[in-house]
Amino acid sequence: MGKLTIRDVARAAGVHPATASRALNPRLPGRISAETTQRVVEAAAELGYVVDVVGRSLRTRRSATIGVLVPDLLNPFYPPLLRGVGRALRHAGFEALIASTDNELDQESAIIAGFKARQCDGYIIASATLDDPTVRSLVADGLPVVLVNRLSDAIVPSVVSDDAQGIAEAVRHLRGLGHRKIAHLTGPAQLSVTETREKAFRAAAPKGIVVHAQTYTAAAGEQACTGLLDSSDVTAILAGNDMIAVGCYAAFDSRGLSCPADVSLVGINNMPLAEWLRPGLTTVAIPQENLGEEAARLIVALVADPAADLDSVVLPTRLVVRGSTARVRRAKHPSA
Amino acid sequence: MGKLTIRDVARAAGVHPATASRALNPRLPGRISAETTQRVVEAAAELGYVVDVVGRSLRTRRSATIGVLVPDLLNPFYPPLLRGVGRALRHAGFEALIASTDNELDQESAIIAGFKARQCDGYIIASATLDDPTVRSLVADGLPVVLVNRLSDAIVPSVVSDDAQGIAEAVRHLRGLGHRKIAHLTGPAQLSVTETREKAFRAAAPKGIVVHAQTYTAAAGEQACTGLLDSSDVTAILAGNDMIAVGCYAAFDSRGLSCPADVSLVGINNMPLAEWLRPGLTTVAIPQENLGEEAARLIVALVADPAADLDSVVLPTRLVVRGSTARVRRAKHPSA
DNA sequence: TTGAAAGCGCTAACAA
DNA sequence: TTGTTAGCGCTTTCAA
Repeated sequence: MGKLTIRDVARAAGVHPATASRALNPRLPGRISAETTQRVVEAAAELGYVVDVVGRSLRTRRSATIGVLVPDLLNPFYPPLLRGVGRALRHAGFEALIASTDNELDQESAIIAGFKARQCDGYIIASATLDDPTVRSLVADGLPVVLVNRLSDAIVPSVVSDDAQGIAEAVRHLRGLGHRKIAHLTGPAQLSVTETREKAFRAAAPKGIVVHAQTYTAAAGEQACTGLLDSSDVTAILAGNDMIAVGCYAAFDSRGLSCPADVSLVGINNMPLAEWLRPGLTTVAIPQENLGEEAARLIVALVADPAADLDSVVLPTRLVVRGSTARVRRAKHPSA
Repeated sequence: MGKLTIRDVARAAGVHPATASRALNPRLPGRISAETTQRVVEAAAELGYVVDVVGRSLRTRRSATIGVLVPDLLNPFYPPLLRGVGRALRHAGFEALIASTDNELDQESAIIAGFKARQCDGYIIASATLDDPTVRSLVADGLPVVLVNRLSDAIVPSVVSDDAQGIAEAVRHLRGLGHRKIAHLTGPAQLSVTETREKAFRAAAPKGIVVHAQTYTAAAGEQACTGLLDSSDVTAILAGNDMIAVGCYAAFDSRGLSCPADVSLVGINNMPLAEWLRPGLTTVAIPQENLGEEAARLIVALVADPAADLDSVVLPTRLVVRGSTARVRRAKHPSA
């Protein structure tokens, strides 16, 4: 069973291949009569013809494929985002090439090279650093790019969450519980989310401590939290994201501290399962799937019209209060 | 800045495009002299040439792209598997088109149509049902397919975990804690994993109850668990996977039951964060990332030689004991 | 070892 | 409205 081509369809419908192509693709130039169109469509359906995107792609320089890059597939924040991206893209006739840098910055350019070789029509990048040469080079090449969650210095349409608002709410929540010694245990400095969150935290808690973990992972969070507990006597921690918060739980455990009795903890993301952590994590919720959907919407619009002047999107956040935050404990009896 | 083609490289190196192509692609027929090769390679590097996979693909009928289909991106079991797949594929020069059916069976054929149009060289399917027309049609078309985690009636190379062994261990563990009334709260019947796990459970606990949830999700697990608690007095539950176990936690909560004091719970998967659930989940660990790596290895081998007779892979499991299992509680005082 | 020519499947531009 | 022609970028014959 040789592969079906447009020629087979054309022959079956008794028309020229170009006519068949136009009939199957109403947006192409050249109106085709209703009867011819119907004959072609029926022949295609009967034969089970599926267009060869490779052939089309070579001709049109369009692949109906979007390259999607996330920094860490193991961070539960990203799967819902990818779900939103995938659904919205497929709805618009696109498929997604998906890859993760696994938090290794130097992976980015290699992955993007693989994407470029496959003629992606556009790129959704969730792994951007503030100073990101790969993003810059995509933009310099005139390729459609949308950033999501993490911004870069390149000026492209983007979709982010209004972290400042949620963080202000989180700090108010902690202060309302009597906490005065609050730390922000956030991620690496070269990311826009880190900057935004740190700035929002400093505005809300001018006297707060800020500590940076190496990456937005539980392991790095645990390490940084252990250091923080060694060097200060905070009663509450705002983690840079929920995975860092998980690392804080681990650090509390090995220190013999109880959350929330000894330390209150707030995360950011409201990732899946945050509700089922031990204890349930109070966290600034970000609409992960919506971020992905909006990013897909923007890249589709940008691919359709690369010159379009698209507004970036900022989605709202909200504080979700669970068991990891509680009223501050009274001053301890001096232990020495 | 027009796109760089093999012609540009050839011109820069002073050779014919075909020669340049051969020089850059040592596996093509026709040896090229070392000096010519070097000249071409240098010219390509200097210009920053990246092969156009679309053009190549049209000629060779190879896209260096693998279609990967999972049933539920929101199940934390799959991201590590995808990570294994993505890494191993990229290592072999392939990229992955990734999509999720979101547990909607009828999505499968539509997604695969999108993959086929893009001329995937092969398919890794993690969403197969026992009787899966989409998988059958891929196989009938002679396309390379590897199944992972879930098997189908189609006979193709596959990668699965040795669930029977882990489940036997889990049931031994529960019996060792004094549990005699044990239920298996598993997923939908049309999946091979459900069948395998149920069979293993029945072998290990002939008197056990078996209940099916509609899907392998927390919501379905909660619903089924509530029904189970209504109709029986089990002291321990082996959940069909960790997400169903999460649903059990929720059902326990709304019943006012405490885990493990009132009911012990064992999951299957050891998904990320299982350790941090409330309480930490005792579970049959499956090497998720290895599953993905092996699947990638098989599909690459199969693409290279579609006639290859590859052995399927079975990876070992092991029980990880955490806080969700405990010695069975003594008989209660009769409450009425 | 290298060059010349042809064609993968499709659709844009032009012609009828 | 439909047909004709050409060519996207690459690699594979075949010929030198």
